[in-house]
Amino acid sequence: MMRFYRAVWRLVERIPRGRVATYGQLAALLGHARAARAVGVAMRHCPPGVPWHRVVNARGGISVRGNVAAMVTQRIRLEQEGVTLRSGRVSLPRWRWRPTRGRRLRLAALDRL
DNA sequence: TCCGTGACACAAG
DNA sequence: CCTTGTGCCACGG
Repeated sequence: MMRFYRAVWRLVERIPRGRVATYGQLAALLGHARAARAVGVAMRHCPPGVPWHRVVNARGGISVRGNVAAMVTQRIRLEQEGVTLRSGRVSLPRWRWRPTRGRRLRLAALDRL
C-alpha cells in the first residue's frame, strides 16, 4: 500500500537544492499526469528527510494549508537555498527542476516500488 | 466496494 | 488580481 506516495517521496528526494518542482510535474514524471492532488496528500504525510519544501504549486506559490509554521518554514528554506520569492511566488522558468531523462530517471523503477 | 478527503490544476466570471 | 466551480485520483475507513 501507499505505493504511489512512496514513489513520490523518492522522486522528491531527487530534486536538487536550489530548485523546485510542481505537484503536477511530479505526478506527470511518475506517469500519473492527473494525480497532482494525490501528490499534495503525499507531501502532507512526508516522512522526515524528504525535501518537501521544494514542491510548489503550478503558479510557483506555496500551497501548504492549515499550517502556518510549515508555510513559513518552506519559504525560509527555499530562500536559504538561494531560491528567490517575489510576492510569495518563485519564478518557475527560472527555478523549476528539469530532470535529465534517460538512465538516471528510471520511471519504470520508480513505478515498481 | 463505495465514499469522503485533500499542500492540485485550470477555466470562468 | 481574486473567487468559484469542476475534474481528477490515490488512499484509508
